[in-house]
Amino acid sequence: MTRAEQKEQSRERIIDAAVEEFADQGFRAASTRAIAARAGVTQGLVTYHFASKDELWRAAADRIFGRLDEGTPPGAVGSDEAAIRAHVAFSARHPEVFHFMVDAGRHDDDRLRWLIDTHLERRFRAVAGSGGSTARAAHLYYAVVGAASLMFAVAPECRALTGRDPGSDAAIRAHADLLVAAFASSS
Amino acid sequence: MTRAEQKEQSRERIIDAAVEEFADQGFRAASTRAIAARAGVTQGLVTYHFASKDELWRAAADRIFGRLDEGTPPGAVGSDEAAIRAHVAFSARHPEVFHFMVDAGRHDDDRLRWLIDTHLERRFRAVAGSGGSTARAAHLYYAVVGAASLMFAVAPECRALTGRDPGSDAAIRAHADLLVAAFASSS
DNA sequence: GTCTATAATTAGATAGAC
DNA sequence: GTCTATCTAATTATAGAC
Repeated sequence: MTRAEQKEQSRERIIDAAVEEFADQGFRAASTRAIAARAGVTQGLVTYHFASKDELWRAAADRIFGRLDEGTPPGAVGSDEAAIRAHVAFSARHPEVFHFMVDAGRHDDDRLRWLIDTHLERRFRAVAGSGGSTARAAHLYYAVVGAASLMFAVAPECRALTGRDPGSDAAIRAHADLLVAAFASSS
Repeated sequence: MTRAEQKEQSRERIIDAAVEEFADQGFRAASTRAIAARAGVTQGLVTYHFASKDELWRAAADRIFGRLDEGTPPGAVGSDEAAIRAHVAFSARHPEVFHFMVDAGRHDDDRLRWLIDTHLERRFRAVAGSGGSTARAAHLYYAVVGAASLMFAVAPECRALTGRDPGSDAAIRAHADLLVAAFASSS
């Protein structure tokens, strides 16, 4: 492997580790040392590749939205059955997306503004633009995303509290069935 | 005011400040100094009233569940219309509950176990015991809570992204209407 | 490019003045 | 009861060896 390839691989591993750590701990509680440990490098190398914790967070956000766009194309969050099933399946496999978004969305700061300008507005426009009022689209968007994601986002709690494993195929299917019955337009 | 009353008032103010700080920042990122500042006391007084950050967190959890039991009686999360409306209204006024629970529910640690044993199991049994399978109750519980809470939990994002203020009476009513149409049993 | 060492800040917890 | 001062540990960011 060439030196350039090694560098790129280190950078990639750091970003993947950052996604996990930011989602697990939230921005403030996440530490660059823990990210470095997850990636199998030293903390010095993290600050070599990313000048600041904020810059690393933005790289992690880009990676997260790459996964999101791949799993649930923009505009796919709505009352369409296939879209709902896709979103439930994605939420179950990628609970880190929900954690990352809730962590960013609760404080009106520079990170939220950057996230909206860079990723969120583009996705929301695709949902809101498909007919109906913006207000109704907003309510439907947060209701479907919240209903689809919470059980998987607090999977440890769900397991210990209800005895049901949200990661199982049966649970994912049952959750999708429930949401389709609740939100799918019966056209 | 007597000395004992002063002590009690300080203690109460610290707990209220802790609820806000833990909900805003999550357990790890929350600092006892920030909690002291919110309460208008010094950090030394916080550690006088509560021997550790963990003990303060449990006092904050007790306060949060007091509010929750008051606003949405155990067993009220289900497919009953009045219960759904009550839960939406409560989530809008108390987004700190959702943040506190998501923060605690994602890691299987001592805090989560304490929360389940002390508060969550009691509430979940009231939901699951009202007929139907435990599995179905679990799916419905997380779907309704997630759908009811997310918009208010990320209110800053919702405002900046959609232009809609989730705190307004109109938004709360519209959100409740959507959830009733989605989840209320049409018996 | 990657590491080690360290500076400056902040954390939770403790000790002691009043 | 409440505050100030301080200890130890952990944080981000920087500097420099190799």
